[in-house]
Amino acid sequence: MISERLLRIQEVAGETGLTPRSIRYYEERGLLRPAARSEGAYRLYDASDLEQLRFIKGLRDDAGLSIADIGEIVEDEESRRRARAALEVTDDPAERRRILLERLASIEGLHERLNAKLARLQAMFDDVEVRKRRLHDLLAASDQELAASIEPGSDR
Amino acid sequence: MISERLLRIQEVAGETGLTPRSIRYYEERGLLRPAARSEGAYRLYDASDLEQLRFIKGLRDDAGLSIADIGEIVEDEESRRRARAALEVTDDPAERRRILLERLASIEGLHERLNAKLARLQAMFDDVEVRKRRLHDLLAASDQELAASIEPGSDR
DNA sequence: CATAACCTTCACGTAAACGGTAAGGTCTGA
DNA sequence: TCAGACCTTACCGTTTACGTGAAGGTTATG
Repeated sequence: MISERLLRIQEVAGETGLTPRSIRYYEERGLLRPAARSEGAYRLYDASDLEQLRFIKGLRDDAGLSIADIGEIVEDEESRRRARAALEVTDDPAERRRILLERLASIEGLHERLNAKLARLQAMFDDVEVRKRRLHDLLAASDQELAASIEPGSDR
Repeated sequence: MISERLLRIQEVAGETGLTPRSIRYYEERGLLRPAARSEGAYRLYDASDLEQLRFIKGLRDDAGLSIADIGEIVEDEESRRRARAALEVTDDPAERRRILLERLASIEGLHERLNAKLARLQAMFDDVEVRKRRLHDLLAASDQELAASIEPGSDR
């Protein structure tokens, strides 16, 4: 398996829909580090970096979180990754259980956070949907009325 | 029916969880106008203003929209309100239908917009949920292992 | 009617999240 | 080997969404 091709920042920008400037900014804020640097210090990104950047973009655009908030989430992700690595090297069932519990608590935090946002957005959405349905009904009634006015006496 | 009590800006802030500054800022950006002004030019808000501000806050915090975007949505809301008033005064079925279709198209725009956001957020949420479930399963397996190590020979 | 607790309109300040540009180094294909 | 496209750091600029006074007017209460 030949090592995968690493991308330069502009290619990554194209792939993710971010700008090079944003990507550098996220690095500056500790949200990710490029997988490598070239001889001449060019940033080089691998597939997991792309995934990470898409995750960041999702939290930014879809969940509407601040870069600082995303930073915390990313830190949690990293600590879970470390915990996962720690799992690999221990056979002590009690220790494994402790690590798993910690990872679970951490991911449940993220889960609840997104859930709260989702619930509120869903409530707004439902609200709009109700109004949309009401309009639909009004329109249907209006159409009946219109039909009656065109074909008078044919109602029933 | 005695006219309802109007609130001053600080009371409104308390009710909505916004700051007076934000409320004035939203007014400056055309997102709402207070129902009235007192003799001495104090801003006075009624119940529908409160509702409006809560709607704005929802779009800001839950949907994560910019004030400019919210401004557009609010304009649409207002044009729908005008359309609704126009409905009241016409009996021409064709005209009623035209107005209703316009309102429907407008609200469908908002509906789809929120729907897109909701879908993407939902996708992120589902992703996290899957990871959470996997951890749960791992934990359950770990617990079995732990039980087996404490009570050896009692497995089955 | 005084006074504390509001409010008003400027107007300047600020944090976040980048945009843009300068000065210079790096890569790659002909 | 060299031109053009790309990259680096550094730094200043900008927009958004307010925060924070200042200077002065308004309202409710004793």
